[in-house]
Amino acid sequence: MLPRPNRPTIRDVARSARVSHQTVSRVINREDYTSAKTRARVERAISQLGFRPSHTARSLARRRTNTIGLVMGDVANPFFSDVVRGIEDVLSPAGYGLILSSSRRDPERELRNVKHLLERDTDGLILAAPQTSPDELSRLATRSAVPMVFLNRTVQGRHVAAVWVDGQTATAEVVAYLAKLGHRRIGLVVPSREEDRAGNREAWYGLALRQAGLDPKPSWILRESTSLEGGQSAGQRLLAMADRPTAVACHSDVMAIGVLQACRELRAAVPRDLSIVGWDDVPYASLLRPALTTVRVPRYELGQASARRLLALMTGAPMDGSDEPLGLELIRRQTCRAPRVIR
Amino acid sequence: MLPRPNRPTIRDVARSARVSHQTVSRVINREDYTSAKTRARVERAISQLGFRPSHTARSLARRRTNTIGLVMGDVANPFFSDVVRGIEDVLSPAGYGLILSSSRRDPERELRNVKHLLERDTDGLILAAPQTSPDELSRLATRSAVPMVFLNRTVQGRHVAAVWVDGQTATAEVVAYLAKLGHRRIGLVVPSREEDRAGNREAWYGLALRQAGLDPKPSWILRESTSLEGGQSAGQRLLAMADRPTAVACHSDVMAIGVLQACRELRAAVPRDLSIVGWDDVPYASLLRPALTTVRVPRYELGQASARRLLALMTGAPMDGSDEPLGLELIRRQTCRAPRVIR
DNA sequence: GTCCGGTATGTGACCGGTCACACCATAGTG
DNA sequence: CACTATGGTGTGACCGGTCACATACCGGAC
Repeated sequence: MLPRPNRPTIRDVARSARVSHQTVSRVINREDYTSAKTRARVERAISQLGFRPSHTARSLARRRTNTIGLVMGDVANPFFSDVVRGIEDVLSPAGYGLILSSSRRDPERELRNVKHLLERDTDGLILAAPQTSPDELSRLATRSAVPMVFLNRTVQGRHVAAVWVDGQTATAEVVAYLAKLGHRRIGLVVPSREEDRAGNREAWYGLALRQAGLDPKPSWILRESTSLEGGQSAGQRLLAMADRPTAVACHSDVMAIGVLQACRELRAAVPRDLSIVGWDDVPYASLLRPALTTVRVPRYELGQASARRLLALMTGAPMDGSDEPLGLELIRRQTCRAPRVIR
Repeated sequence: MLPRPNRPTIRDVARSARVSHQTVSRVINREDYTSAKTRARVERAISQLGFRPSHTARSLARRRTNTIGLVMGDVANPFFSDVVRGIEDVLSPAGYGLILSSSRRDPERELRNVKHLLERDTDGLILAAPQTSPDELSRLATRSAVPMVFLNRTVQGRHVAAVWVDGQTATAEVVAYLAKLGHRRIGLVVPSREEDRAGNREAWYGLALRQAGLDPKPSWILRESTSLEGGQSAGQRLLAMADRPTAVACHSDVMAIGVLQACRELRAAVPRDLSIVGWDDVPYASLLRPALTTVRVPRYELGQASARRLLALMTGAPMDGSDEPLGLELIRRQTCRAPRVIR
């Protein structure tokens, strides 16, 4: 490693200003009880030597690093990158640095990253969409006693809070919207069982259908991988059905776009022959033609909320998981309309 | 701030294993000269107490933090988020943490962030697409003696290197491609002068046209803001021209998509009536219909390269700015074809 | 004049590791 | 048998700040 010239320390400044190192410390921390004259002398010495306090030494002495760790799936994924932006926008003005780590949605890597961040003495942790089992995380959190906030995952524990999103209400809204347009046969495109442990969406969908006075039909639930190709394949299967749905709600925008592609290939017009609803509102959903009707997930706001929650936790706020979930919004664009054949 | 229970220290382990703290240090750093017996005893004590060395204390003593700082425009921008991913994929296996900071492309904020990261004793810095003047940055770099790598910006200095992309060659390739398809009237959509200080693209375009035996025509250079709306407005102006170009090269995919929208509105068929080339290859360029022909910028690879360059710099590698630029690739999709009216 | 209280500053330990070096076995060498 | 090389371990200082406390000075009250 390259040897680096030593920066001036607090004692160098003290010598130059002819005061004790403690006085310098007082000046840089803007405490009271320093005479204007001394302070001026110290400040002159500081700028003369180009002194900057060492964050590392300060962290060791104060026993806090002013650093927050973030564990997430993958920065390049629009979901996470918007979350990161929200987190940073809250943390940075509060004087906190953000250390990143990607788990690639691999539970093992995730756990390693968490442990690594704990070693780094981060003052708090945000786990976005964690894959590790809640129990394991909860144990880790309580043992290390480092405040943690979970995104879209509820966990029990003294130093733990969660920030999440109200998927159930939004699903009901989507179904109600389609029903109001006149749809009676509404399908669902969801991830295969391996990719989605929870499977909440499916339960919400059934509930929503019944609320709208409709019956869920098992064959209208299409399970595919959560990719463009998965959506495409779901679309193909759907269009080949004899009594096919006139509308589909999709697990994600990417899958919805896959369905859209399948329609294009098989010459089915959207929304005339099939109405499609996505989920996420990815940045380009509005750029597509037809522009995608979808549910907007407040990614940026989720990031902000989790950062704020963490800051609160760190100052000793109560950590019951009783926070209100953030709302989702149905964005009506061009992929939905009344079904062609009524009845 | 919440008081946190003290973690066991190296001396606690030493006491429990009945050795000196130095021996514990030797064990955790896997140095030689420790008998198997002692090592086993120490390791037992470590796992028994759940000891993890404090990164902060280690940083202070070793005078290196194993942390790299990154200053960039905005995580949520696909360009930067892909870069971050590349950086992280190199840094993380090498044992380095990454601290993020967004400048929002504001030179002042950028400079503040750089200074803040320097205070944090980062072992190196990566500045992605910096806005601050090269001189200022160069001065900062040499004064702090912290290795730095610049993305897409060349800077002089002892501890400085740069990683960039060969825009000129790619521009030539784009123009040559269009010319080969039969286009003689090729336009350019670029940012307004305020938004683009350098204006390289325009110079390259002129050069490329002459190389292809064509004459640049000033009225075919359309300056607009770098947004969807800017592109749209450029498209409208272009389609209204009497002797309009049969093809346009755009400064970015977003602007190209704006042009595409304008064509849709004004019922000009793409690529029949107008060929369009973008720049970036944003993730959804291939999802549009027609899919966008564009120049792929190796964002992920840029991130990787800058991280590798930085690691090399930190171990004392030479820092001349003589690295090869990364290549750009023309991705042929659906927005280009031969012009309808030859001649 | 003494005592008191508040302001202003200094002293030394401490945070939790690493570093340089001293020390002590034991084995090999002349 | 003394002398040295080498493996294995311990000692205390140090990294650059902060913390707890001691101290010095000053003016006002008794």
